[in-house]
Amino acid sequence: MPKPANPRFDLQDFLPYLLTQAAEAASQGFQQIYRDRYGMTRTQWRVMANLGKFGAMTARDICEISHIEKTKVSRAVAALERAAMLQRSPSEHDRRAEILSLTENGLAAFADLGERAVDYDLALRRSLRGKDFAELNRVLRAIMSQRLAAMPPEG
Amino acid sequence: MPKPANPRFDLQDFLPYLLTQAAEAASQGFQQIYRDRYGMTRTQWRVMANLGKFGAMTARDICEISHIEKTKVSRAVAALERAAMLQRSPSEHDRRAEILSLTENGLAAFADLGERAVDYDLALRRSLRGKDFAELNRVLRAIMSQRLAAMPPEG
DNA sequence: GAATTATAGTTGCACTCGCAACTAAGTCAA
DNA sequence: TTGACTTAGTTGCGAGTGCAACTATAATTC
Repeated sequence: MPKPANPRFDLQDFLPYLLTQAAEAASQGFQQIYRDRYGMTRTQWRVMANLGKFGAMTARDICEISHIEKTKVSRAVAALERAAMLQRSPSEHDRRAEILSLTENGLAAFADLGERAVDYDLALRRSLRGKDFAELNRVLRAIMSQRLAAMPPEG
Repeated sequence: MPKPANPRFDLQDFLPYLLTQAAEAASQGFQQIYRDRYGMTRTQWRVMANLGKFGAMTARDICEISHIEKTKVSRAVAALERAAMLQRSPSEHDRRAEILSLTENGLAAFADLGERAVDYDLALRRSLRGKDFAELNRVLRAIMSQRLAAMPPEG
């Protein structure tokens, strides 16, 4: 069988691949926590985290802050509501919109998961002792902020 | 509505979140390329990349190298075969296994996408000029190599 | 060498996702 | 104040995924 087809390309150095793998590895352990303890998906966790951190707001606000698709937010909100962790109240200014907020249940879950997230993040970073995290964070943020719409070779 | 629930936790500094967002942003543009040009999914692209880079091997080998679930590999292989980009031949030593390899079609697609991947990666890194990529790669690889099975707070 | 156990790979099912289409409500302009 | 357009949020549908169960072959053990 033919061996090397494209000597220039190496998946192991391909930044999207590296990032995706690193993200999966880093997320896996925490995912187990919110899944096992509360039966939540990642989207639900992220919606909860935003509501917990920033307080009540509309689904649209969550979309803007978190860059999650509105359909994902819609379903996550419905699921959190079914689980009695989130409540809706009508907006006074716009009858299309609903103000979302965490219930006591939801706040308790967020307090719990927030603590665990802090611990988890600390353990993760500690396990990578000696790395330059300030630089890492800067680079990751720079990458996140890109909207790489089929970026041309010339960047 | 209540505002701050957990002052210690900030999603914006949570490493799994940063990595996931960065990975999505970095992958999006290239995903469009293999999707629009060949109708491929990410898993199919990754299977192809491994076969293209390392030559013929079994599905099991691909699983080990790439850490993709065997069912994902199985379906990606089936899809690539349907698209005439991959062929199977029986293993001589083990009648359960099949040796997978790219067809001429598949090799051509890999050559094309490999070139584009190199360009894309270059453009992506160039757009982040001034960052320490050696350090970034080291950190990402360190994170990837972790198997963080619900890691305890003490790391 | 028959029974057990492990392995390569596939399939069924339930679930999440992305996209397009939809409903309902708000906005704007003549 | 009617009509065109925009926006908040939901739903249907096709597709990818994870997990468990399955088939077929290999390896092991008594």
